[in-house]
Amino acid sequence: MHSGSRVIGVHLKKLRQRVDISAEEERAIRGLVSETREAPADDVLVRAGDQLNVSLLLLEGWLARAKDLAGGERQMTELHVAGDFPDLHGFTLKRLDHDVLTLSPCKLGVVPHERIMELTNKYPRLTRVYWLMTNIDAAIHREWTLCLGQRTAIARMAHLFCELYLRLQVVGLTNGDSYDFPLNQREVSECLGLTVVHVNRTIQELRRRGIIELTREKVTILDRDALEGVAEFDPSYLYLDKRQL
Amino acid sequence: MHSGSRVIGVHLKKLRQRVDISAEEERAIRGLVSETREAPADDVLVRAGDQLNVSLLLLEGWLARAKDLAGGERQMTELHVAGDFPDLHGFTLKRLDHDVLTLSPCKLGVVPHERIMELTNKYPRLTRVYWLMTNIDAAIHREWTLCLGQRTAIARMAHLFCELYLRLQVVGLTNGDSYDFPLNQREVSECLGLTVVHVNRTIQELRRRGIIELTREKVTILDRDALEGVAEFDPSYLYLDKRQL
DNA sequence: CCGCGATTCTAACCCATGTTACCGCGCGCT
DNA sequence: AGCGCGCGGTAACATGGGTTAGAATCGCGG
Repeated sequence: MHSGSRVIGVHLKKLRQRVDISAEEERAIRGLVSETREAPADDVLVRAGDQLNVSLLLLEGWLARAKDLAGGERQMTELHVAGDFPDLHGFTLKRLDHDVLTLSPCKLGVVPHERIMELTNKYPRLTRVYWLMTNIDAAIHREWTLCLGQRTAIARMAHLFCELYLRLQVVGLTNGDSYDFPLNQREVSECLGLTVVHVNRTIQELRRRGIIELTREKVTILDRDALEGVAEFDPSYLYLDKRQL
Repeated sequence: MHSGSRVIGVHLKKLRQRVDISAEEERAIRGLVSETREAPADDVLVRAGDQLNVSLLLLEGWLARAKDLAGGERQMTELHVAGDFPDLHGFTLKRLDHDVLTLSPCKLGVVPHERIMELTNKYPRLTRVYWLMTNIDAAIHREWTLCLGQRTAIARMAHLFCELYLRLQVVGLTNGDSYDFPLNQREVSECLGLTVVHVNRTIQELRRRGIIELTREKVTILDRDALEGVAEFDPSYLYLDKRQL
């Protein structure tokens, strides 16, 4: 058995939410991971500009993609949870325009680009599946662009909690209306394009309205309708329905 | 000769900026377009949620991808110029999470999804090439996210003019330091996440500093160093270099 | 169980950008 | 020619979120 194949199930679960995967295709996917590795929290896994010849499959933990300005301002462009392939796009791009950072201790599957190359030569349908997955990441980018350009602070924050709830639910990482949430307020501010001070004010407001509970490391949604209402949340950009490829 | 093959050259030019395309591959690409059509300015070509079975190749003119909130606020998530494939991602997604709008009169190549399907079955390398192109669009989304989250109004605007200059240059649509620019100030405001009033103030400021000239329908960059400096512009996210696929 | 850095939380003040309201020009329509 | 209106441009005022500074609390290493 390939190393990491016990935990790769979460990745298959994510794929199977959107498309059917046959037994043969599953075998090909399990064969992608050459080894697994662990990384501590606050580690830079990939730096913008590095030449890449592997991509990383996130098996456990949380990652972020981040872009920095010269003055030190940082913007997260996407968060990643177990099952995600956070730098699959590096296979075609050959280098990234952003860093990939751990937000918690992580377990990772290492996928050499030669193996993705073989897969794209042998399995046109799986190539379309992985193309789809990067296109869904792009859809998430667009929704974040909409958040940053047009939503208020409280709507952006509510939207983030809605998005993460659904993405975690797909891979079985929600617990009723709660999920583990390892970001501190500074990291949240870097997702939402706000200052830490204002993130704190905004959390207080969501608490005051009885919409969420946020303890260290865990979010609980107390009033989902209110949360989705504040966010103007429409999950269709996550493409959680099945399709033919 | 397939209809539209005279003007499809601009698309090949864009691809060949990033990868080599053989004569056989060029033939396959030219065979994608089943017909060409024209559209007037301010037309909705694709509406979010529509089931899609064709994608559109932009041969002439300008398009935008736009997402709206219930209150009518609109955010553009990307601009498209000749040579772009603005809804290629619809091939795997089957519907879009955003509208596609014309910003000027346009000429379009219609590409049935069956033809892309055949292409992905026959030409694994071309599949990787088109996968690359959608990944570059995602990189542009990330840069816009950074703009909206962390850059000031003047930096966002300067950044937009820098990005468009390079993208137009690739397809031969710049003229010295100028290029045609059909957006009005409201449309610019929808790209930058600002109000029209503030877009106007910001244009005045770029003019006052002698950085750009903006007449109806045309931008001229008067001081490129200053423009790129204000924007903190780094073109690497456009992946304009050649790579092996 | 003490000390100390990291993090959360708060308060006071500030400013970049939003809001509202209006003018004037150019262009297409009749 | 005259009318209407989309668009660029401005001014006066409002505000959401930024800035600065610090107190309170957490959690971990010794």
